[in-house]
Amino acid sequence: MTTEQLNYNDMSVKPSGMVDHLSDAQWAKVAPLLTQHMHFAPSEVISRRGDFLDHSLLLLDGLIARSVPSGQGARNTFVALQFPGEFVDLHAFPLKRLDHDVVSLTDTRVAMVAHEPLRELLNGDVELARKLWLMTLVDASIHRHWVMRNSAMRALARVANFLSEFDARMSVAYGTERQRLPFSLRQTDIADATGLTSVHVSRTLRELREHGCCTVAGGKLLIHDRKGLHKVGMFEAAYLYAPQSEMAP
Amino acid sequence: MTTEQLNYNDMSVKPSGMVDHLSDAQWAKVAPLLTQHMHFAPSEVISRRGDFLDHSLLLLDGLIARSVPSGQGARNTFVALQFPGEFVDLHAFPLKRLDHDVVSLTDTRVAMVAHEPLRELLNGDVELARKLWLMTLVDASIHRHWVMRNSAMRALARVANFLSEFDARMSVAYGTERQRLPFSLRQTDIADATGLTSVHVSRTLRELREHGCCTVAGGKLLIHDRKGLHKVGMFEAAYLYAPQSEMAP
DNA sequence: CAAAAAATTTAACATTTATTATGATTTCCA
DNA sequence: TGGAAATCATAATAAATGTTAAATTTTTTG
Repeated sequence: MTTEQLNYNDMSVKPSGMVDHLSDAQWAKVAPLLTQHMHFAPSEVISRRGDFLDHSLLLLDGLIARSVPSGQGARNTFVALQFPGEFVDLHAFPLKRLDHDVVSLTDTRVAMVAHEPLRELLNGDVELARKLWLMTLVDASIHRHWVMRNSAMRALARVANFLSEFDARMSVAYGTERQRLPFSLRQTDIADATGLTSVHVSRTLRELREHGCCTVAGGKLLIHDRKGLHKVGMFEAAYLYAPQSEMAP
Repeated sequence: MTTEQLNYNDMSVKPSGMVDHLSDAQWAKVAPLLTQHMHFAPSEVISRRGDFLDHSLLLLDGLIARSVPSGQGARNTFVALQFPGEFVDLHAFPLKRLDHDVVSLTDTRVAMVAHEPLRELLNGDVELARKLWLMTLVDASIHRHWVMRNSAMRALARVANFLSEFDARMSVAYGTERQRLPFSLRQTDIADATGLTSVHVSRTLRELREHGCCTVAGGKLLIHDRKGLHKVGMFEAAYLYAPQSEMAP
């Protein structure tokens, strides 16, 4: 992990992504609180379950997992993924104590916001507070979808649905450039997120490849037939509550 | 469904349960907004996925499921259960649109709070707004636990963990009286909540019975060895963020 | 660049869970 | 209370997924 102090102007441009739920005026109020930046290499534990946090993180670049030990020792279970433009652990602002680990999956860049000045800011801006509340509730909506997906869908549909979500959220975060990004999406990550073994994920990805839907190779997701992938995964994006029409085709 | 208009005093006593996160003074501000009450018989659809809500519900008595169609037509998947003293759909206050159905599992009694006066109230009370935010985040924490449970635990531990949670939340809602409550907890409900078939739930409950952990009969959960049940289910209650020490033994 | 480490693929086999079906029991209503 | 409708229990079988292991490929690192 490396830390870096920035001055005001470095955050004057609102990152794209979920944070786009904020108006420009609202962003202008939040940005000055985000002066401290951090970098993490892949697989670093950023915060631990049980920690009491006095700050939250806005993900600027990379991929972060919220992970819990899954009882069976060795393996972890991802309860959420966060994409650029999303807050990683804003829920710790009201909740304080963390109920899961926060782990980097790739090289990541985050901006830190301390809770104390955030409290000051939100005390004076009810609308902004409600927007941040909303952003944590979008997370909750996605949690609910994950419950459904991992409880009620078979492996093929499950992985297809997961990859559809991955694609859609990448699209929100990066627009049409999402195809070119070097996101190391390993099969073990897909396994941890879908509750399958990596062996079965491998089998399932082969099936999706043979269906002509998509290929996961070199850590990149290449979609050949988005409509087909969505069909196999019964994917409907409403639960993502994406800002605007950022859901590019 | 039946509706009933109450006057101020009927809600002057704060219900027990999660709403205990509110101070008495805070409750005194919320209670006047809860004048309209409703009853539902079992299996009524209270709100539908996609609905735009202008109100939220506080559950006073009974059991409510937040449910999504699970693709496979016939069966549903529960993404959350709500117990007395919990808000059922407070997230609809910031989010507006519902991403799941709200269904009564038993006879239920709820109190309605319209969003418009709630907005007025919260505009003038930042602390109260933060408490309500917190209560929606406790829901989210429970969602994350459900993701883990239904993704990473085998049937026996999964059901044991679910029943442990059920017991703990009943305890928060009703204190030590929880054993006597006539909650119709059917095996199909356990199946919908755990992502198993009801046939497999039946097998699993037999196993838990033979272990001497607990019995589910007549819709009631009877725990013979709570410590043993928790052990089988690897249950730790921290994720429930229960108010105070309401977690009776 | 070469060696080492990590990730993927595949196969054989084991285990878990789903499916289907049927009878027993309980609950709900008329 | 008695009959209908749910719910539950159980068994036999099928399907899905996990486990283990080994070979291959890719990525990382010295």
